[in-house]
Amino acid sequence: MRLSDSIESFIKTLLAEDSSEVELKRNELAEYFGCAPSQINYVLATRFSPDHGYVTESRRGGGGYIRIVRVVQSGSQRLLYLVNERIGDSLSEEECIRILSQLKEQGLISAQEAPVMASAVSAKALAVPIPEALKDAMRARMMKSMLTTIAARNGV
Amino acid sequence: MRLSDSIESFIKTLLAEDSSEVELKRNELAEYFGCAPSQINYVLATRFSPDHGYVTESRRGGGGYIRIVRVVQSGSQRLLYLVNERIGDSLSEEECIRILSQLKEQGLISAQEAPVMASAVSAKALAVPIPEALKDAMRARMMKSMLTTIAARNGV
DNA sequence: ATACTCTAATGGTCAAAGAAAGTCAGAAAA
DNA sequence: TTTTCTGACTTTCTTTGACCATTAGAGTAT
Repeated sequence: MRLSDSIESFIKTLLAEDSSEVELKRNELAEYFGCAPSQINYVLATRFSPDHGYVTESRRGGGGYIRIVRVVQSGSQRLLYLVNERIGDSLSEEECIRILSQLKEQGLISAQEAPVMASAVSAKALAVPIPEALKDAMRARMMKSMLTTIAARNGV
Repeated sequence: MRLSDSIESFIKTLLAEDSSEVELKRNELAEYFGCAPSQINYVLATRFSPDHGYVTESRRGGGGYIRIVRVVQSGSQRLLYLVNERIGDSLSEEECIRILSQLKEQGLISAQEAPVMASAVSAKALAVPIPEALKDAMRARMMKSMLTTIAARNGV
């Protein structure tokens, strides 16, 4: 795996845990990954730009830091973020359910839609004799497809 | 946490308790924080300047002291202070941004206005072949003009 | 008592050192 | 060729220390 990608996913893990904001030390992070500090700037520039839905602030000097904030998005933007960033190639039924219930809570999908979508990716619906791994891959694709449709319906 | 930040929040705690005014001994405070006395001056200069809404008076010699007073101003008064006292004949883009972000934080301009104003004075907006010094002069005039407009809209 | 001087106790200034982060051109890798 | 990575150099913010300025009060001379 490319170094930049490792750093990117490391930061995204932090962002997933710690709400939508992380603060980190450029030098520490560089040391952790055994790379040049400026590598961190490269990752920020290529993966955490406003185009990617993030803003960064930083401070130099003693006690300096870099703060990365995931930008507040419209509902559709958030759906597309999930499609493009959060959902990878594979999702378990449990993960699907968790995502759907979050979305329902946030009002991004309706109380009618949520259970429909959940049933689409349920083990029951996918009860055909293929490996589990394939089912999870299908679930990811189904979720992306459904969410993209909803985002488009609501306009970006 | 940065030493300066610790001292800043210590003083702000005192200010919150004791009305809007504190009196302290530079040397005692420095001793308490185990730092050079001049560090206190640094904190005053960078966090308790008139720009930040404070004025300080002090006295040397036996029984000397430093008094910090939080200035109460209406929003419009503060804007006019900026126009008449703080903003001179010239402002860099960075200074503009700093001022605007402070004003946004203080609720004197809205989160919608701030980026609009920032973009007006941005290097991108002013990308014409004239000397930098002239652009900075324009920025100062633009900022004064915009802030005066907002102050007038909100009433003094 | 008054005025003057000396001194200890304060606070102020500024330049230099230290501690991060940013930039950018070019090397390396894909 | 494009993307990734590095290193030298730059900029910004913090902290310190040496030296300067001011003040109250004690001591002293008139």
